[in-house]
Amino acid sequence: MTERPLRRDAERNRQRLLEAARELMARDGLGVPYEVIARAAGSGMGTLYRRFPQRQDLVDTLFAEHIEAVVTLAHQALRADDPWTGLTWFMERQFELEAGNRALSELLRGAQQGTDRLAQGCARIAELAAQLIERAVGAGRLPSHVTPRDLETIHLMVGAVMDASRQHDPTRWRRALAVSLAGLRHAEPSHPCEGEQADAHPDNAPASPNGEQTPHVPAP
Amino acid sequence: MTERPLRRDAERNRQRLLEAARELMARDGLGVPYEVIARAAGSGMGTLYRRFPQRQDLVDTLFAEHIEAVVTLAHQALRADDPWTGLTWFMERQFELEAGNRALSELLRGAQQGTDRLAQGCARIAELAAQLIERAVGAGRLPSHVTPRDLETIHLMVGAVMDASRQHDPTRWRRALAVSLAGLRHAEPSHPCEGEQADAHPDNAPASPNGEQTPHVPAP
DNA sequence: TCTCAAGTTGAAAAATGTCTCCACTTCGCG
DNA sequence: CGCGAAGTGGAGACATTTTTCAACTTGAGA
Repeated sequence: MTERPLRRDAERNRQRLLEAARELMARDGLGVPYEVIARAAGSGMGTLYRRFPQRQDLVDTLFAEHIEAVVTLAHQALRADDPWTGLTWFMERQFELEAGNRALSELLRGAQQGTDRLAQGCARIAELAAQLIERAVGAGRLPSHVTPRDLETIHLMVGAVMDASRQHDPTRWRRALAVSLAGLRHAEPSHPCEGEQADAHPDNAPASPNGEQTPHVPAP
Repeated sequence: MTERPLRRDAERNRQRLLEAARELMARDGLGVPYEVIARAAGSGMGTLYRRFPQRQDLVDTLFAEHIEAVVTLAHQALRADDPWTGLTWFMERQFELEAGNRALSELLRGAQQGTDRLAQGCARIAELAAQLIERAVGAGRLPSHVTPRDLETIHLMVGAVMDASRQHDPTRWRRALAVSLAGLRHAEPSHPCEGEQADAHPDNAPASPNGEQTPHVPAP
């Protein structure tokens, strides 16, 4: 049970592997091939597999403290004087971290690459984020139909923009976040009852933007 | 130059291949393995490769008219009495189509799988969408800082939600669209000058949601 | 210094998907 | 019919990434 410490050279190799994985995953995401990581660390694949038999093990070791940092962020945000400021501050800080680390971004958006420890961290973040929302709703800074699920949705949305523009325009996500947060404050409540039946049947939708039912495609 | 028509059996096989590809790509996206498509059509891979040497050729044949349908949608939307209604109507119809067809969704979000013909179609859509925005801005139905690029951004955002929830909750994208459109009308203008310097340096960001610079992480 | 458990390595197998090739089948014209 | 061009199928070469393994190397305790 009590694991004896690694031999000194082995420990050194392990650190090199972690360092290489940290950099490569920050740049290219969780999926970097084991072979690439091992080469970058100057080791063989076998060594990497010996230390981290599952990619989960590697990811868990690397990102536990990143996730913890986001948890801390959320705690700080909950102590903000103004609930709305706390919420927006949290979102901005969180996305800034994600913008600098593609792997972290993938993890926080639910890529199931981590172990229980990371999953628990993400769950704690989700819980705290839900409190941030409820606090803002309670203070009248958000309409009452806004739910924690909306925050997950925004996370998906802004994350997608980040992915699409990380190379070309690495600050574009800020606009996406601004639009999303403004939308949260001003969105109409959703109509789950009406919506439910119409959603699956686009045929029910008006065929023209002026409301009258016109033929689908005018002859060319 | 003038291609002679296919032998009758060959033409039949070609149609079967197209039909299989249509269904599989609608469900699973543009990346369906050639082997899977061929099997589903009751043919061999060789036949599929003979008819469509590049995946582009297949995609182009399959989706030209889908893209054209979206172009038509945009034209109709431009004829709407109210510019804002035209814009929202267009977005909803477009996403309804995408919700029912994963491959179309990938194409419209810029997956470079199609040939020139499809790319031109997408360009026309982008152009018309830009006109929809400009028309709404001109009529005072959108703030003047809203640009066609914001529409692309929303496309990415709603598309990401669709991808994440196609299985579990296929109507969730509607909420994402509602929030995004509301955000468009109510977002603050972005601050490119200020923003530029702060973006790359999260260290400039307030360390606490109340503004004062507090130590990064309180000792545990 | 000697020894051997711990550690390392890269070749090879397994899995997945793309693309080619050629022996075989079949249509349809004469 | 019977023939030849058109068409077919799927095994196999190639590429990518994961995973294992047996031969080889080395740190460090006696």
